[in-house]
Formats: sequence, C-alpha cells, structure tokens
Amino acid sequence: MKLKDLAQHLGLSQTTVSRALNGYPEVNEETRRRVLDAARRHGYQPNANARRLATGRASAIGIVLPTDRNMLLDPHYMEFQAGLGETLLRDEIDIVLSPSRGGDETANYQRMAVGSRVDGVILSSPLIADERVRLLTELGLPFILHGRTESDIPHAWIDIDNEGAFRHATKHLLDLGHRRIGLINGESRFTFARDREIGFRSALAARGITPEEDFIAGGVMSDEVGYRIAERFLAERPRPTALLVSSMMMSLGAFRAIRAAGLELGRDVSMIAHDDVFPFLNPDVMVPTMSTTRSSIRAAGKRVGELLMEIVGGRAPETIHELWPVELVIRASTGPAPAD
Amino acid sequence: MKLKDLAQHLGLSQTTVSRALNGYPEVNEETRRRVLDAARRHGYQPNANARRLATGRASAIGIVLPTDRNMLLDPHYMEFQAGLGETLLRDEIDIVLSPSRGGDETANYQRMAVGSRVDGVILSSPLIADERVRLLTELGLPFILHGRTESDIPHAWIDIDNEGAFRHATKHLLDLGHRRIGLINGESRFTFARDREIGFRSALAARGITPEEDFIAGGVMSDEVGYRIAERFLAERPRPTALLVSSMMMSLGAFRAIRAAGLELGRDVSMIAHDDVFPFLNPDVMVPTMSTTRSSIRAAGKRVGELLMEIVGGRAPETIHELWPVELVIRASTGPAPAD
DNA sequence: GAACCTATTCAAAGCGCTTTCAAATCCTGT
DNA sequence: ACAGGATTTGAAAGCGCTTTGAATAGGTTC
Repeated sequence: MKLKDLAQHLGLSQTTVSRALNGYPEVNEETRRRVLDAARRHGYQPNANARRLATGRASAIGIVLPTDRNMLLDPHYMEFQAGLGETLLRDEIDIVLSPSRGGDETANYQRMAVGSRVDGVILSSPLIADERVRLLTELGLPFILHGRTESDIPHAWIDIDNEGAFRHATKHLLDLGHRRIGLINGESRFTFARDREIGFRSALAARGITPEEDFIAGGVMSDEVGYRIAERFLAERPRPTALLVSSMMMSLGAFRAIRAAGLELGRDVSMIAHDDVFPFLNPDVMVPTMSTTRSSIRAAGKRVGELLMEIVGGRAPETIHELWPVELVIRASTGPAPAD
Repeated sequence: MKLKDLAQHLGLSQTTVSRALNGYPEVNEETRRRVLDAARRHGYQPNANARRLATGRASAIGIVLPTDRNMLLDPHYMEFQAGLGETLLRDEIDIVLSPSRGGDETANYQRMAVGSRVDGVILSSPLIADERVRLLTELGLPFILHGRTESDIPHAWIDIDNEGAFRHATKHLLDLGHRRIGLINGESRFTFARDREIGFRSALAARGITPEEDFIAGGVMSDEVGYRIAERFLAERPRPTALLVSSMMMSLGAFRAIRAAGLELGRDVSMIAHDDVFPFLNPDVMVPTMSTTRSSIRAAGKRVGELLMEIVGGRAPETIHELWPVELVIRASTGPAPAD
C-alpha cells in the first residue's frame, strides 16, 4: 500500500494525504481524521527511503564501531546504545552501526557523510587530541562528542566530571589515612583516563604528596588487565594500601589479585572503582560491596541522543557543553589505612 | 557531486556512468576506466537513499534490541555485532539497530518490514517457542535465527551444539569422579538454556544418575546471579563438588561464592563454564585458569551476516541449518572429585 | 457586485538513482 | 558493399514520497 493507493482510495490527492499524515495545518480537520483513519485501517506506512530522498533527511544517526580497538569489546558500548535507543526510537530515528576494521574509521565517516545515510554521528571515547572532530567538521557531518578532546574547533560535547570524581575519591582515601594509593586507569590515550589521572594527582598534591610513578598504570579496561596491574602493584614494597580503579571490570581482576596475594579487600587494601552502572555488575552485591564513583553510561547515551537531534534540528553545536557530576558512593571496600 | 554532474563532466549519459560504476558488462573498458577515475578524483559517492528507492533494496539489515529484557545488557550482543560487521561492511551493508522497550518488539519488526528499511533481520536468543518466526514469515521479511526454536515454519538457523557441549562437559566431570554436579544455567525460557540442561541430564542419565533438582537453576547470566545461585548450591549438604556454568560472567560470581564459602576452585569444587570468547575475559589468565566449553560468538556473528545476505540474495531459508560443534577445553578449574 | 481574503485542495515538478527500450556504431562474413 | 550480429551508448520512465505554485470554493469587505 503506497501513498498513491491510499489517496485514490480516499478520493484525495497525494498532496493532501501526505499533509494530513505529516500534521500540516492547511488540512481540514475532518479530512485529516478520514485520512488518519484510513491509514490506520490499511496499515499504511510510508516508504522510508522515498521519504528520505524527498526530504533529504536520513532520519538516522550513525555510530562507528572500532572493532579492532579493544574499546568496543567491552560492555560500555552496549549500555550506551541502550540509552540512545530510549531517545531515538521515539522519534523514529534509526541507529546505523558502522563497524570499522583496521583503524580506518575515516572511510566509515566519509561513507556516512556523503551518501546522506545519516543526519549525524556520535563520537565515543575520544582521544586527547582526536582527529575526528576536524574530520567531521570538514565533512560537514553534524556530531556530538561523548567525552572531551582538545580542539580549536567549536563542537558539542557531553562528559562526566572524571577529574572531579577521581579527585574526590582520592581525597576520601587520603582522609582514611591512605598514603600509598595505586591508580589502575584506562588507556592513557583517552581523555577520560588523562582526566582521571589529573584528578588523582591534584588530590595528592593538595596534601603535599608526590605520587609514586610505579603506582600509576593503565590499559584496556578488562578483568585481565586489572588483575595484572594490581598484581604488579601489590608485589611492590611497600605496597599500596588503596587502589583507585577505572572500571568495574578491572576491579574484578584487581579483587582477584588482592585475594591471590593473601590480602583482604576493605581491610588490607581499600578500593574505589568507577561504576558505569551495568545492570549485570552491581557493586552492592559484591563481597565486600564495592565503593564506587558512579555515573550511568546509559543515562548519558539517552542524553547524547537528545542533543544530537537538537543539533540536527539546527541548534548550534558550540552551545552544547554538558559536564555531569559524578557521585562517590562509599561501601565496604574502603576502610582506614592499615598501620604500617 | 551527483551522478548527473559526473556524467556531464565526462560528456556521458547518466546511464553509462551508472553502469560503469556498478560493474555492468555492457560498457567499454576504456570508458569504464575514465568513469571510475573521475569518480575517484571527485570523491563521488552515490546517494544511498536514491539508490535504495530505485533498486528497492535497502542494503541494510536490522537487529531489534530488547532494551528491557536483561538480554541485551550483557556483552554477548556486542561481540556478535562485531562479527556481523566483519561480513557486512565489506558489502556496504548497514546495520540498523532498533532498540525496543516494553517487550513490544512486534512493532519494531513491523516498522522495519514495511518501510523497506532493511532487507532482512537477525533474530537472537530465541525462546523455546518463539513467536517471531511466525511474525516475520507473515511480514515477509527475510530473517535468520541465531539459535533454534520450535516451529512448523521452515526457516534458516545457525546454532552451536549446546546440548552436546554440556553433555561432554558433564561426562568429563563424571569421569573425574564427580557425582553431585550443579547446573547454573541461563534463563530457562531460552532454547539454548533448555538444550544445555538436556545435555546435562542426558550425560547423568547415561550413568544412571538422577539429577538433584535442587542443583539445577538458571537466571540472567550475570556475575550477580552466578554468585547467588552458587552460594545457594554450596550451602546444601552434601554440597555439589562441581559446577557447570552457562557463561563466563556467571562463573565470575560463582567463583566468588566458592571463595566466600572458604573453598578452593579446582580442588574442593570444580567448574566448567561456557565461554563465548570475549576478548576482555580470558579463561587462560584467570586464577586458576578456567575450564570451558568454547565457541566464539563473534565468529557466529560473522557467519550469520553471510548467510542472511545469501537469503536476501535469493537462497531458500529452509536450506540453511548449521550446527556448530563446541570445544571442551580443560584447564585448572577442574580436578578429581574430593573424597566425601 | 467587484475586489479581496482565507481555507482547502490539487497537479506537477522534483529528490538522485536504476533500468528498460531504442538507437547508434562497429565488425564480420559473403 | 551490405545484411546481420555484437558492442556500446543514451533518452526517458520510473522508484514513492514531499513540496511548490496554482486553482477552487466560500466568505468578507466596501
């Protein structure tokens, strides 16, 4: 059933039917009712591609998934997508995935931009100086950054306060008497990891403590890497009495390393991990319960979707900068520093 | 730059240029070279939506993500998508995500089918009697099932041998002398979970052992649920000496429960977990290393993409049934049953 | 009653591509 | 030199929708 058929059936022109369906005002209310009614009865749905061609709008947003950077492999993306969906589906916006191999993301973005496959894209996990901002600006493809990057080019971003989160977490550990604190971070090329390290260092500096460089490390945010780094930290003498960890996945590994070293979490070693709020990894049911800096990545996904649609709708990207505060939730994995 | 411009620039008709670009044979080789050359120089890329409208092919496949079923929240989807991308990106096929809330997936599928938004869809995590097979058949939307379901309607599927995998794993534990084996399964409404239970039971039955119903449980495949079930099992007297677990995530929780009960994995309690091969959760680096039934979900995603494109291309779905064997990898988490 | 609004509808022209059908050109064999 | 076939190109008709510009009908105004 196409528009033409529906129009014929109603004895109206395509024009009027189209207008009635799309809510244009210059249509008699009675006519509109008839049209909407008939459309529902016949299960009419416009051909998405015809509409796209006619309007020039893709009604879709894109995400490039780097399938070889370990990035995508973790659950963060999934949660983020779920959040995105909450916004976009309501407005009949499609989410187009463009998995990219071999670090050749440029091609993916180009492809999306040129064929008018999508109206805009979402940039996740930005590097400290991320080329994609320039690339997309040149391509003229609207975008929003989830995270931040250094760039002269004005652009939209939304980020959590990674620096503040880790500053507060560090400060909390200091207040508990900890002096040797290990930082198990994400990969240092990502802005969020840099910001967390800055927050960590600044809290130490505020107390006149010089951080031990051996107690700062980062890597892919996996269970495995968490284990390895924690194992290394705990083998040092004197060893750290507290760990600050960039993800719950890593904290699982770190926890194992603590056990493996014959130590007890929350007593011998304290730990605070960053929690992106995965439904399948709940810090409240861990044993012991895990102290966290918490910010829902799903909520972020939802908001990112909203904002991108605003940009596509004409809002100036440079007016969009949101920095979300991060909550520090103290649970049982943190305790006073043990006596030396 | 559109086709018309390019044609004008070359002094050719749109027809010829279009044919040259799309590899039709009835075009002079020299002309084709000129066209391809000019297209590259001008960075010409056809408008995706115009092409879609003209050909009637969407060059896209769809995935409905149930955002409220806990399903999607786990990392399986992500790995699967990565695999999909390996196939589809090569052929310029888009992956369209359709997140669905409130269990109203029907609407999502309908939407994809009618607007010719996608050429076909992928069905993941089928229930034992999954309505979607009938729905999609009626909608006339090509699809492939990743997993199996009971249905009179002939359809394409690809699945791993869940039953065989768990039968072998159980048999291996029996060979090690274990008699009380706990099954920590996925949610029982899913076919894969049922099949695993069948495999488990049949291995026991083959030795004349009646399974203890209290040692069979299932739930969302999360760390948390793994912990809870294992904790419950281990509180029983006599307790199981081995656990068979449906996912690595659950096995993490189960492992914690074993430690919490003051037991040692691989000595007091053996464990075999199903490993979908996540790059961030490597059974080889766990302590102790984890015995697994292994089958890469990413490889499955890749194959599913290939097969779906074959179906879209005209291959009869009922000719597509692939059952993949599952490897049993014995590592340190399994050992002989302790004396009673 | 003529001129002028306003509200409502429609015919037709795109959107940028593919594809059918016809035409033009070039060979080949006789 | 010419019919007949193969090769190569092009004009034009869609694909199903939106949107412009024009037309019609029904008041209003002076």
